[in-house]
Amino acid sequence: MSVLEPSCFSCRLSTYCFPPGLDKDHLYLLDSLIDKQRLFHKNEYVYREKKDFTEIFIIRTGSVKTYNIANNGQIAITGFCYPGEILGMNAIAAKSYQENAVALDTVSVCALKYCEFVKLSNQFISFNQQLIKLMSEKLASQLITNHACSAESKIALFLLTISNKMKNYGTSGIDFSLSMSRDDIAKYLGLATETVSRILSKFKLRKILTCSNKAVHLQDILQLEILAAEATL
Amino acid sequence: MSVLEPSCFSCRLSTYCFPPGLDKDHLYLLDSLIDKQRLFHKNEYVYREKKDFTEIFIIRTGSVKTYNIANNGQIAITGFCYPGEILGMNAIAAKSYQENAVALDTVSVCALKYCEFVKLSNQFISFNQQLIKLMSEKLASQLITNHACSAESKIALFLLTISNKMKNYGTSGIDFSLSMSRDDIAKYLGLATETVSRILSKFKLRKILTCSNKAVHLQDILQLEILAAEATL
DNA sequence: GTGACAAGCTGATCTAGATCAAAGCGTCTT
DNA sequence: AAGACGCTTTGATCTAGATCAGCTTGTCAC
Repeated sequence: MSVLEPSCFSCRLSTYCFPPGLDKDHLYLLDSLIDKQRLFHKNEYVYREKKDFTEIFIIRTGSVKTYNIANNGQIAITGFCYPGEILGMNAIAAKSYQENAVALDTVSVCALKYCEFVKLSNQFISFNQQLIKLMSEKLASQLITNHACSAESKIALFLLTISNKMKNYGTSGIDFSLSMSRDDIAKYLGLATETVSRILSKFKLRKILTCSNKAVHLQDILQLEILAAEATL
Repeated sequence: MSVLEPSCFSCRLSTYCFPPGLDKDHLYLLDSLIDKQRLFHKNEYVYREKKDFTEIFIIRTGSVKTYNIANNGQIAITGFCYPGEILGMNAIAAKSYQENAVALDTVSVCALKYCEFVKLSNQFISFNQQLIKLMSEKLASQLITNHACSAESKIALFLLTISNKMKNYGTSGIDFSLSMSRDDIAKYLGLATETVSRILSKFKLRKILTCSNKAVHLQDILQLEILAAEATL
């Protein structure tokens, strides 16, 4: 088994994803079903809105942004996904993907054919139970609202969220790369690109972080948390 | 069987909820499990944040608001739920409720003990399949982001969304009652209470709607849709 | 390495919507 | 029926962040 084809058993993401809900035998069945060879380069689409839903994707490395295009052509970024996160669960009911998912850097994913998954889950209850758990987690994580708070708080919370996502899969969460553009961040938080840039500069001045374009280093996480508290949820 | 204890078979909400995914025998099992007698008066809590998750609730009549309280005491309203909508699915993974749910008027709900539901779903695959479908729908409906758009667009979209929810269970969607306060709307949309009030007044002037406090009558839905398009998603 | 285009930064100005303030209504209590 | 409290509305003012504009830096193709 090559480096590019690890098993679910040795996967460093096995505390997220499906393994926690499955015993060894069942995990073996799932493992044999998953295509772990799928690679996307920057700007390639993992899937597109309205296309037939066929697969659920679990991000292994890299990051993905999801977005929708409004009638008037405006782009609304709906999320950024990191290793361990699952894409496509909101497509099950409609049987079509509900958003566009684009690689922000080199991304490797596990692809799980949903119809095959259903076949397995017809035999073994634990597959559906684990999917339900994962969907519930996702629902809980999306409680964030159009909460009124300052742009500073939004960006502080955004940075902490990314930091935590990085921590989840082994890095320190102090140094990381912002794989999305300032414009993406703006379109995600409902701000102007200039505001994002300005506030990052302000944070640099205040010694809250250092950043040179993509590379970020958090210096004063406590201060970020204080700022983010205003935005809480 | 009394008016207060209708069966899932005769329920006017049976096109949402669980019935669409279940055949007659299974629906009969589910029906026997559901407590349809649960009534809440205005300002009573259906459940509270962090309390043990025991039941999923399906709203039969009335409306419910869900909210969280931030560390700094600020209230963030996360949603308004109407008949046919399901509350508590985001609590399954954490085994505790993730938000506060309060009745906005007189509310009757169906209560489904989740541990009983799990027992049934251990025997019959279709229960979990339908739950997965319902959760997927919920995930898809929550794609809304912190999209930057005018307060007018936000409120136009909000009114249309409420209107559609009313339509779903049989009314015209033209005349309805805004059961939540202006302040609730503001805290949901991330606006000031005064702004909500002002924009509703503006809509009155422009003959888009009439409203006397709670009672709303939509006059020019097309215009609302044009305004809402800017907010799309 | 060089040119060109995209992304990012910073300054100046403008405005939508927040905030502050006060008056009008509705509804509940006694 | 009267008082009171909370919700809503409207007006005046202020400000955070959008918009506009110009410049700098980074990245990619050749």
